[in-house]
Amino acid sequence: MTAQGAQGGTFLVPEHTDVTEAESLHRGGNCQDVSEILARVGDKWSVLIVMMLGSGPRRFNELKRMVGGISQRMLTLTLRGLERDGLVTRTIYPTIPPRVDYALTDLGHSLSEPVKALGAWAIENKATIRQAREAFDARRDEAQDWGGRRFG
Amino acid sequence: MTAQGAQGGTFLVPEHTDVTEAESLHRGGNCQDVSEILARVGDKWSVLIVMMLGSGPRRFNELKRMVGGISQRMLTLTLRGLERDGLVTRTIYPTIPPRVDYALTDLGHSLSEPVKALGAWAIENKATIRQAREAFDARRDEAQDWGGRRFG
DNA sequence: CGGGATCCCCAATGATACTG
DNA sequence: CAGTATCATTGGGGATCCCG
Repeated sequence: MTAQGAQGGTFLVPEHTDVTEAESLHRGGNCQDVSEILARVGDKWSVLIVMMLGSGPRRFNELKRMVGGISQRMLTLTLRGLERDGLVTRTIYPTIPPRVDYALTDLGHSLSEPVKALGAWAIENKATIRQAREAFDARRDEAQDWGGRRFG
Repeated sequence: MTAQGAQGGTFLVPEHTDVTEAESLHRGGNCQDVSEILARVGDKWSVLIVMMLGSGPRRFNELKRMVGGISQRMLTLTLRGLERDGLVTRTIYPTIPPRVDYALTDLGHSLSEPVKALGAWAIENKATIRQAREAFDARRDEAQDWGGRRFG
């Protein structure tokens, strides 16, 4: 599909149903299936925590401090979710005071690879994105000026 | 995390506070900064749309059909957000009926790489995760049984 | 220290209708 | 077709208290 002119009307969409998943990923087919998993992965907190745990096991409050800005509730819920998905293990040391260590499973580590790549991208392009946003917003404000000024 | 058994009392946690950001990324330091960017990336719809656009420019309703399940409102908002961040371009063809093409910018393409890696991981481990979830839930239900049964 | 239970609120998202 | 505007919903997520 290269030579698509401006054919305004309806166009045919091939029944993109039974493609193999492996292929559909790279071609942009029915990615709805992935969204379910990506929802977990894409979750703001999950990603951060997986990144944190990439460097080794951490304790609850240790994670809380590292993430910064997460409530204990969300930390608990997120860790539970990750545990449920088999991405982290929860090890309880029945000491006093109690101690709980969270660590990535093998699956978790395998996830941390693409996640770290994403994190690296984020850091690498942080400035660029910020600039793009400011430029976009500036353009928008400008546009509002026109609308606001009754061409006086 | 090999030795240290259950050493009951208080124990020392090294003051892991003043790491540099560059180092913190790979080691799991204070990644809060990244979360802002990751929030956009991690957004369910954004990720899917970036994946869709990875295979070339798409029209509005084309994307809507491909994503499947997204409301036109969310599609508009998501695309605006991506445009604002300099990840996609919006090209209007003043034809009748109107036509708008969305395409990844260079920045968008650079993002699509790690995103595709993540998608690949998601597909690859979809089954494993589903199993882990079922196992976890089964364990939880089991536990609830104990609570329910008054040790008959 | 780790975390369950509760209350509460607002931002994210969907549904619907209208416009160019 | 591509979007904007409005309304209704809901559940994500913070604050707080309490327990083992």
